Amino acid sequence: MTYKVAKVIVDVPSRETDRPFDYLIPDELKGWIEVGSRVGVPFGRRTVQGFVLSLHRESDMDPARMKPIQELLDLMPPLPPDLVEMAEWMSRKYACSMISALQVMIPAALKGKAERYISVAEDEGGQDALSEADAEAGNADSGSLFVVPELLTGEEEEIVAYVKAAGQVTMDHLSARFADRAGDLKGLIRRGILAETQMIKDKVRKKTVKTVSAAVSGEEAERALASFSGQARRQKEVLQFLLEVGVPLSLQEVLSTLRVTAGTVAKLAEKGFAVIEDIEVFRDPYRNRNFKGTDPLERTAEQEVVYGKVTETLDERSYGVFLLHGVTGSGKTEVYLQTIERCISLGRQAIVLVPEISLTPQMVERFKGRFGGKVAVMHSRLSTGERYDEWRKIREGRVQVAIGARSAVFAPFADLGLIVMDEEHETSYKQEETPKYHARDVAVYRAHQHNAAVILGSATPSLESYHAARSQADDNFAPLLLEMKQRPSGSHLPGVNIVDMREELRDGNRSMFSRALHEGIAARLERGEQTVLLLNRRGHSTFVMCRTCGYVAGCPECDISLTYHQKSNNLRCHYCGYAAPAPSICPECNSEHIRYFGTGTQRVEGELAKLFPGIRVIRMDVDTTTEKGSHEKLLQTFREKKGDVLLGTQMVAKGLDFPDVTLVGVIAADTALNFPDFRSAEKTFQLLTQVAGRAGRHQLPGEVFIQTYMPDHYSVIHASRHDYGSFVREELNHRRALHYPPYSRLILVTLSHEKLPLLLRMAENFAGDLRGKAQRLGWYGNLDRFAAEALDILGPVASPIPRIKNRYRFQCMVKYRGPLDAVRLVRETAADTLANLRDASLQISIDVDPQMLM
DNA sequence: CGACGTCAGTTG
DNA sequence: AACTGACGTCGC
Repeated sequence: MTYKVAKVIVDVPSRETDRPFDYLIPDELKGWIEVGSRVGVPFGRRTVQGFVLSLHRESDMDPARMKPIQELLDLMPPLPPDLVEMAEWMSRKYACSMISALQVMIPAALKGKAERYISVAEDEGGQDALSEADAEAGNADSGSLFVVPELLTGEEEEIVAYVKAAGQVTMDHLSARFADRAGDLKGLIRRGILAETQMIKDKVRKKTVKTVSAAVSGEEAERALASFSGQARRQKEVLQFLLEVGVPLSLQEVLSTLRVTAGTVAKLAEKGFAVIEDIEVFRDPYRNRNFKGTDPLERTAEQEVVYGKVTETLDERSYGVFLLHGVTGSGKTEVYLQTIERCISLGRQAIVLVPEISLTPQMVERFKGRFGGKVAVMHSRLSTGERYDEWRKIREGRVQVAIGARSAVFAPFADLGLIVMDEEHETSYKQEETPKYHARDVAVYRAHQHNAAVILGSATPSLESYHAARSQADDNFAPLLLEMKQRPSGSHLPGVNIVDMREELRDGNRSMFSRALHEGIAARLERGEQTVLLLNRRGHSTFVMCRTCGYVAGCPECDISLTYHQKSNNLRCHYCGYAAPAPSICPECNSEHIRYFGTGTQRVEGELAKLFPGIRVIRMDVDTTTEKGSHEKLLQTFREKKGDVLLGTQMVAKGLDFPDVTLVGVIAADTALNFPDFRSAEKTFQLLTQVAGRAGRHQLPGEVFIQTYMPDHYSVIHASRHDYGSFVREELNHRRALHYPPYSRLILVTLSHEKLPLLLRMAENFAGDLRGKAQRLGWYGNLDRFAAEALDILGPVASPIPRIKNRYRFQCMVKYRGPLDAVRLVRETAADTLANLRDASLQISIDVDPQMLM
């Protein structure tokens, strides 16, 4: 049981250091260091943060060459062993480093960096050295350990005196204070006169609050009270109050209720009648809110079936994945709530994943209302400290339910029973930065580890999940398909009308509103009902164009047009952050006819104002929702019926539920269809289905108009009929014919470099290598043949955004099917390419199962 | 001959 | 990533 060696993954992001390093466990830390511990270790001549992968009795390595772990950073390891194990799986599956996989699992607050501290070295050694002949040599190398204080220059002495007075100072402070004498400072450290120690410092500290409580009780308390004579009346009052309350109170509270000063309480503490302590508190982002409790609703027949299947798995403690296909309004959330309730009652914990955009206060309220203080909420808008505290509630077992976006899938529960993933088709579940994981895959893996259940819920399941459920081909991911087709409210799905905008144009209507939609809005205004207008803006940007010469303002570092921001009246690149003031005349031809093709929503808003004077429009887009809480505020305003029309992009389509909305209009349904992405039909179908579900969810019947230039497109037609089944059948046929997922898997490899010709050659080399290796393995071949195993490599071709931050980009697409370890092949080939080229400026990014082909 | 810049190699 | 040590170039 006595481990001497720990294998540690160090926080150094490089290919060379992406492996465990062995460290000795010092005696005083034995028993404290565990798998998943966060430690500070000496690495080279620095101290870095690291995570313990495993513990061992001995190492293959010479013990003399091993360094000891320097410090343990948390009493409880931030990562339980199952997550450490999963990090290894993630690094294999997504071709990422171990450290990036580990780091994504814990809050940012725990990404510590070494701080350098300087103090005056103990001088006993120096005194001894006086007698040694070496000191005389005085050359910087051999005399580096011991130097006679008298040999210091005046400038050096000043620095030493400064440090001595301070005791210990950070290197940052010191080098700022003596900025002009960096050389002297460095010399003093090198010669050992000033000593350096490094310690890992966290970004955020645990928050504490001063509390007071009585230190005496019973008879002792009586005596204490009696001891107060005429004086110190205030102290007596405080003590009386503390005794009455009986529990520790925050100092602030005592001061304000009794109107006494801190000095009074301090005196009381001095006498030993009270204690003042720092007590750790959790920052609670929802502290000022009261959540009304809710009770479970009675289950409908359909809900009963789903509930039964899931709870059976929970009761048996077995692994199971369920794909819950339920139409909008079928009560999926209620099923989540009730299955979670069962999970908790079995003493286990649950994770609820929702897309970032639908993690609205209403959503949180539903869970807090049912489970109260048992819920931790992980929201991207929380501060680093708040997020850290919510995370600690989970890690310390103070809550049983975690609700949050993508990264909440890593919630470190001890006995996980259920993971719910709402809107499972959402692309935001795929992280676009390294590690490029998909929360669905991670959820399924974790459920497997814990013998837990997974519910993937959606009105429009992803083709990947649906196909997996239908074919039952994969042992690990073959969800059981469960369906809910009824709305418990008894309301019907709204009638959907497709409006052919080409016909409108032929009939002389050049407005962006069809006659039908125009009439619809007018009728709603008259009846006091509400309208939601969706502008499909995918691929549509707010660019600036000169109408005289056609000039489009583009980013000088990225090959992409700049977006116009009305608020600051400037142009910004949303890839690199470049910003420039918006021009009033065209920089190319000096024409004044340079126009901002506003967000689209702005134009629609303008047109609405023209057509319906006095109409109250609430616009939701990037311009109006950047501020914290503004999203919520706008929705609240609409809910209170202070607006007639809610106009916006994708964000108006998600999970909103307004009783008086009886009309939904989609301004341009087909902009996404022209997107160069094999998923564009699927995305369009999902969006249209979702937004159509917004209308008439309550007593009032709803109506939907979809305006399009492609009225015959199958995604538009099937969405208008609320017919998921037919859409999927047709779409799957396309996917099969073109060998796209779910009939093959993809790996997108993007190479980038500042120099285009070099990049081109390297990309060709890389693709050639990859083909060669695949051929030798017997994998390479045409996917059109019926082989169970096949792999194809497309490219290299310029990426859809050919330059970002002054780096050119080329990409290769690997398409494969069958149980090939294609990720490993790609990863190794990329490593070879980088090792052979020795060109540090080449970057190769690997995206396994990409969602965005950019 | 020393100061500075570049590059490859190492981190337990 | 950060740092070291080796080598190469440049300027006096």
